[in-house]
Amino acid sequence: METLQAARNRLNKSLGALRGSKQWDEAARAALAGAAAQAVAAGDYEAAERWLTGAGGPPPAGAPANAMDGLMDALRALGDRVNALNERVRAVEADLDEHMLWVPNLPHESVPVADSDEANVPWEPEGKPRAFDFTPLPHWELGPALDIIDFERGVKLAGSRAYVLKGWGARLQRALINLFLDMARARGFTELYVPYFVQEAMMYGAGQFPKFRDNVYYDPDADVYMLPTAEVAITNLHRDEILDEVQLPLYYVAHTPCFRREKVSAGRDVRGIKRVHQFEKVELYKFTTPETSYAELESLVEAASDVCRALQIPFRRLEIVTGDLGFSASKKYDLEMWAPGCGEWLEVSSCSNTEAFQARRANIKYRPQGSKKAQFVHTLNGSGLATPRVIIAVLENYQQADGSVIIPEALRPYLGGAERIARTG
RNA sequence: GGAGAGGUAGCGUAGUUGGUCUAACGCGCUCGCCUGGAACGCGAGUAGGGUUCACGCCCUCGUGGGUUCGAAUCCCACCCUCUCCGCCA
Repeated sequence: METLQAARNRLNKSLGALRGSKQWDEAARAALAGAAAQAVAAGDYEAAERWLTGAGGPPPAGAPANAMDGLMDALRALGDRVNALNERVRAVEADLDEHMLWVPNLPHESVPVADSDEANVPWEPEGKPRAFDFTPLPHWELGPALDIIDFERGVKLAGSRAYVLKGWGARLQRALINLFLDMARARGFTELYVPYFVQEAMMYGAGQFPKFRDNVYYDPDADVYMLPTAEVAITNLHRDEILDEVQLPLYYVAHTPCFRREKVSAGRDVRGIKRVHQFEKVELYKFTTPETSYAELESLVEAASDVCRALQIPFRRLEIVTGDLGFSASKKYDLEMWAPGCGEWLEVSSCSNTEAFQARRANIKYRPQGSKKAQFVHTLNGSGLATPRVIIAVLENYQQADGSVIIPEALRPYLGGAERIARTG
């Protein structure tokens, strides 16, 4: 059984062989071509093939002089049919692909079924919320009072939801980033420095596009998109590659700024630096085999939890239900730190197993040992952690009655051993 | 940004008057012979992906279009790399 396209390809090739053949003179070639043209017209491509290769017997007599042209016409008609059919296949597949890009990932069977984020399942918090003998202030009061967060000048520079960290505020953020990176490195994550902008295909590969196109910043001149998260860059690091199973799992960590337009939530979380257009995040990322990805998810959440423990800030794990999974995740846990000033749990980390969802889009495979067939890897991502909200948690949890803030012990090595942030001038 | 040279299988390269290119050769790799064991040498094999129970078929010579019965090869656009110049932290 041979496809029409295969017949076309074969006949074109055989025509080339015939025209270059020294076995026949011109009249004989014309005669063979004429016979082949008739066979093509009759739909008997195997017979046509035999004429062209000379396997069909000697050239028949009485071929018209323009038989070669006739054969070319016949092959052109055949090619037109093939192209028309291929065009229909392409159109259907393109349409299918376009629709498939809008289909979110399937939840893992262990994910609780519910339609609202209100049903997310909180685990028992770790660390006791501190008992205050005064009323703890929210960070949007603490920051300006300490002269370490400047909202007004941030807005002057860049508009709504922009902010400036100053003095201890900026240093505190830098210390947090270094702590996060060092803890990840200690767990075997390889540190990466990646571009902060990527090409459009990478956005599709990580599952940001097409659905979240409105949420990213775009430079139309350079045709590049600013990272909404390092996850986009790291996912595509091994795009179009086939890894060896012995290489897996791969652990990566990268610190990048994250740029988000946040158009959809213009009215929410307007006070302070909880939801901003630009923030710093240390991203943990894993490429694993399908067999190990759920165990790797647990250790990923543990890696992020360890950072919370190191800072000695009360936190809890939140098991995300089906209705709040988002677009790419099969299973997701959030980590939330308690913020006594604003009186809420703040999401500081989100750890997901996307299974093969991103790998399929970015074409990332691995070859199982002893197997010839490559298959998709599983990818996992998790914040470890994101700074603005951790800054909030540090300030609000460690604030003192006199308005100063004790520096968590884990951060002191990164701040010249300083123990306290106080208003200096 | 300007000028020039390039992009071919894991790597290096050949292939431009369009057709038997189903892409040659070298290295590397795999297997075998040889060896006490190795190296050397000799012989055989070896691009990837998709699809199929399988035979097979399809796609890929940077990417996308075009011309043609037929494109690694011809035409157009774009991307990237190298050398030189310009600019620059």
